[in-house]
Amino acid sequence: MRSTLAALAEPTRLQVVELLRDRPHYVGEIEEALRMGQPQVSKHLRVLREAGIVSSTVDAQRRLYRLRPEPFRELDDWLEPYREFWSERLDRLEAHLDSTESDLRARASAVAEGPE
Amino acid sequence: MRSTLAALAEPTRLQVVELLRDRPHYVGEIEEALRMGQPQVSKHLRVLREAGIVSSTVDAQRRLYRLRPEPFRELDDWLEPYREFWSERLDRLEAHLDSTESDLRARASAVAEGPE
DNA sequence: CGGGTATATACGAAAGCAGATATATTAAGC
DNA sequence: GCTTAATATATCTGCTTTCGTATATACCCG
Repeated sequence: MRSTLAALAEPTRLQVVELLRDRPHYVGEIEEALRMGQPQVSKHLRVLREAGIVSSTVDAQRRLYRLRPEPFRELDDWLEPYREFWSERLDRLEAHLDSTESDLRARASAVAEGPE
Repeated sequence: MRSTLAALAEPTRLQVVELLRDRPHYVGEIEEALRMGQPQVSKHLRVLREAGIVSSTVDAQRRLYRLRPEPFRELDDWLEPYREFWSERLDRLEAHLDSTESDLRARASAVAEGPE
């Protein structure tokens, strides 16, 4: 789970994954699509491979990379306990909770007296 | 999306999130539960807050942190296109797929390089 | 106001990670 | 065997992130 998230957290690797979502790709195709150096592509593919997110098959000198479904299923399973949580909360309070810095608002309701 | 994944990729922060899944926690409670220094906890909470994963409310000197549902919904939505993919693949076997695509001549010398 | 508590921020050091260049591996075709 | 093509690995450099320690802020109570 950790390695899955860590692998996907990198923007370039996320792009690779989204490329592979459509169909398997050779390294050279990825290199061209993302316009980046070949060693970098190989390196990112290695991280993805070690995280179990992709697998490769050899075709002569080329390697065809494709997504493996398991990590995505794991992510989906991991999300399960949170699903209940968000569906329950989205009905009420939606607009209220949106600000990241809710401290000011919270102070008012916590102290219940308001002005400073 | 990226910031959500990046925030969750850190093992400590993932633990914090799983703590908060059960119920909101004060900083001190998290500190004690994870047995780590207070400044570190605050710092991780800041990353989570800036990623929109948690929000806090003030209660006297204490701050109560709770999960925000939105990022989890986004993750769930992001997974959507992959769901079809994995359910389609889990029916048949992975080895089966290789023979299906035998026109690639990959099968002859194919060596699956899965995760390690 | 002063002291204690809870949390946040600043800052320096160490570690981890992405990018670039150079080199190694493996297979193909002549 | 030699050359070229496709991909992988090694190494260095710089950047980002994390940990630790010290300090600042905000709040409560007497």
